[in-house]
Amino acid sequence: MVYRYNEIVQTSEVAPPTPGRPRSEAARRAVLHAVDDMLVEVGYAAMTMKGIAERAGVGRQTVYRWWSTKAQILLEACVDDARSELTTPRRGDAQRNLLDYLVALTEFLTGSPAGLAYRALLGEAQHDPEVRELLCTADVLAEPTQIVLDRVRPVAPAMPEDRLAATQLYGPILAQVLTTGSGLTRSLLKTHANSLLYAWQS
Amino acid sequence: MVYRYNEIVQTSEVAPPTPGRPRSEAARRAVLHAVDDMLVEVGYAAMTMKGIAERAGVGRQTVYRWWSTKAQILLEACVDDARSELTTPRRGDAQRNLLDYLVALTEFLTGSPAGLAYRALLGEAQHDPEVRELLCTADVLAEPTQIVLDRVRPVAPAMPEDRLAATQLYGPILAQVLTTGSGLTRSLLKTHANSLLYAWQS
DNA sequence: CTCATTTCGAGGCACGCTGCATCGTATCTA
DNA sequence: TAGATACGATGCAGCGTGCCTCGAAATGAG
Repeated sequence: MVYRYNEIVQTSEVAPPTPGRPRSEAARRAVLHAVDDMLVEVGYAAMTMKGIAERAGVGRQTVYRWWSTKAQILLEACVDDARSELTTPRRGDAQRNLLDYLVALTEFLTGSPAGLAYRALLGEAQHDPEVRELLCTADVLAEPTQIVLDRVRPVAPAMPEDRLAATQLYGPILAQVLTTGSGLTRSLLKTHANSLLYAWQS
Repeated sequence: MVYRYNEIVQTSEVAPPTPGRPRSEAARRAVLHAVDDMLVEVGYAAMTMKGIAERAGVGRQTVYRWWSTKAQILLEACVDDARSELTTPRRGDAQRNLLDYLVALTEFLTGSPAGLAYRALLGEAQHDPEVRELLCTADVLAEPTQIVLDRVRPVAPAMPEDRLAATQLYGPILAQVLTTGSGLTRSLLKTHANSLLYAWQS
């Protein structure tokens, strides 16, 4: 296959799914680790494919071989952490489960590197449809939210369908962080959980 | 004042607040109009200061004279439209006011050029603290939301403080659009309005 | 163990955008 | 009419992108 400038090139050659990766794992981990660090240190906007490669001690082409976008790297770097940070143990009654989740979500979005990565990706998704699709296929928030909703549903007969219930639960927290940069206080989170539960129980 | 490359330069010289603008208005309008069009046509990511200037038939330095960032231009280009599109007339009871607002907000975020601009700005705010601050100082959503909340509060004694109530109201809608790109159906918006009103009435 | 295959790090390069400098011109004010 | 100012256009260094090329190193089949 011949590459030329200003020509739309299918990325079928770049970033092959799993062709055979003899000693890739070391470089792969180095890149993911570098992205994780750089996001906190310099921010998403100043994070550069070139900079990532240099920081990881890796050739630029090595980065392009497995990922074609900053967003792809970032998603892969944060998705596991995000899942574990957002999965709260079942504990206490419905209200307690909701509150635990809202607190975990707030800490994730405001304090965790993985949460910072998710916010950066969600921001980029507003500029680039491909990133949006990427984020939809591996939606970080949907799964942990669903787990909590499933716990609450038995005692919340008026809870609407999953999609609306999920946005009712995490939407206010996400909106607050995205617009102001900081989360709601624990006391307000508790009020929010109580409101929802009250509405869902009648 | 001397400019040099790779030197942090105060933007005090560029974009003076209101020094005197003899025949600026024509160029200013041309730029704002060009940004409005280009956002829809090519998207935020592909929108370029150079491209804006060319599209507006304006020198690049003229653009830098009045604004220092794509985000500044975009905000100025959409803030008036946003306010008018999100201000719903008082009509009917509390539930009707809430629903009207939620419908207007959904249409704004999914169908309006101004809404597209707001989403792009909110996305950029996740990458750049300056944009976040810019967006906070002229928060497009806060004011219209507050108007609706003030109408509803007299019949909603259990409504929490403004900040939480506002995010409870628009957070789910915003989160839905930001994550999936499309809004909730009217029927789901109605359900959401009913939920909130029920909870706020205690 | 040997050798073809593949990836590795490093560097090169064309292209486009950024942001300031500068030019000559058009417009407004005094 | 004279001075001040903003205008459009253009030039430029610097930097990131994404593909190419190179020789070295590691892999895995025979």
